[in-house]
Amino acid sequence: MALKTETERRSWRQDPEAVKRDILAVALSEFAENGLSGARVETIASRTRTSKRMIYYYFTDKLGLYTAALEAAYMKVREGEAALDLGGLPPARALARLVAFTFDHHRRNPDFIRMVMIENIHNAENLVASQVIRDMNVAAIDKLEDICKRGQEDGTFRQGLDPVALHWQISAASFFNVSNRPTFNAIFGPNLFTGTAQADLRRQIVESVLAIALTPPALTEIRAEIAGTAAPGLSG
Amino acid sequence: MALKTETERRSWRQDPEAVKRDILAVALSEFAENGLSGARVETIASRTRTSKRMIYYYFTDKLGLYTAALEAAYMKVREGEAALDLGGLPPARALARLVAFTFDHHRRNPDFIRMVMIENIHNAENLVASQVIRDMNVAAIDKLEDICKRGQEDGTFRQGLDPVALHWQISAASFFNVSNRPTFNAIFGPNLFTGTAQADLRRQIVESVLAIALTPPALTEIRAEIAGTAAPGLSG
DNA sequence: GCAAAAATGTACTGACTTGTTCATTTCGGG
DNA sequence: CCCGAAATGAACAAGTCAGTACATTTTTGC
Repeated sequence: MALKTETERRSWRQDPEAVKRDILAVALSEFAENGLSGARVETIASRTRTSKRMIYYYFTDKLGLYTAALEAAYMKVREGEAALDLGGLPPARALARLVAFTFDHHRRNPDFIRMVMIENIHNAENLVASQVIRDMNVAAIDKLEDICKRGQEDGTFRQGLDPVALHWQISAASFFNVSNRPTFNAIFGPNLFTGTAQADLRRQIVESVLAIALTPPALTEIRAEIAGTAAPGLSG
Repeated sequence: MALKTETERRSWRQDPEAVKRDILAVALSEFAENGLSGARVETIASRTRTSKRMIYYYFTDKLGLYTAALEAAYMKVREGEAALDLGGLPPARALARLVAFTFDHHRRNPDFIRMVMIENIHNAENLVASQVIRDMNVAAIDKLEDICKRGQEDGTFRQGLDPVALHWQISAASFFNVSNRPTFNAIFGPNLFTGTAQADLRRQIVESVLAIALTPPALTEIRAEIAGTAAPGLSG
């Protein structure tokens, strides 16, 4: 029975997997809120259904727990991203949708953003160790690469586009919008983060990215397409 | 003698001001590197020319020291920004220059960026308290507001521009370029951060911001202007 | 020069925090 | 139903770290 280990491990004990998941979920939220050195193992433990003992039993270290939480954060967003289907869309449409989606997705996952912020403060030392995370992000680029290739083939995208640079642009705006909200808010007030202003911002970002990727004629075309379903000539 | 306090305070003791400055400089670099909870007061003390005792004497708290360091970071970048003169430039030129400058300036001041990152992790709690910092940033907006106004008056800028939103765009790219370099680097390699790729990135950001702010005709005009000193027709 | 205030050095403390030890329970397989 | 391994609970050990007490020196105003 090749599936023995698989099946029996599931009904193994009184659900150690659930215990691990419980710990991880709490750890993620706690690390995201307080940072690596700011988080307290005892606090995490107290918020789980188990004890501190179990944290060390399953994750050996505070750092081990942190790394696991970081991976968990990446996995969670990846699941969300999987829901996005760009298959049938023409390249320009697909790109527009990807940008808008990323913007919204980041907004919906502040814990993930904060984990990445924290990881950057630590010079990505723990991220380097995780192959899981690296694979994940390469997948994101593959998606973009596919769009670029299709766009260049049908002539709507400029030549010489760098998918990574494009990803950088998309990420910068979407990430910053969440990561720097507190300071921006404190200094300039919350106006930029209300529903309507956020919608404007998103539109602007989509526009900017399209302007970078598309050839001028393709750009004017999709602008018209997005503005309404009407063709450009019909509205004037 | 009205200047008595001023003059004599300078030669007051064996230079307590210098001690404060020494502590602050070390604290800034240490907090920027390790974060608020990650930094150790003893480590900071050991890197100064004085003792831990003095830190508490002058700054009362670890948090007091952190806040002072945060303000110091803002002041330092503000000095750098003061060097930028946009007075005589026409609006489009001024905006282009402001964007390019911000990009470079952030790149040159990673400690400042890291302090802002850290402050965001802490939900800007300590920034709210500091009037100094808020005034500083309002000044930055004033600069942009002036450019916008001039641009709208001479017809090169679109109507209804929000200087704060523009500032957001400029900041997002320039900030992200420094703040998220570690993770980006770890995942996609260092290609985007070499001299030439960074120059490309900067050009792209300038372009994007101009595309947001300028009217289409003004945009094509300044593009030609930037591409070379030659007029558009001459190169073809 | 002298008294008062400011500045500084040394050594210490109390609280907090990570991680461990040891004993106990739960569970699967035979 | 019993044995060994996995899983867990409770108290504890060792080290770390922010902050302080106390003594001493330096400077200033007079």
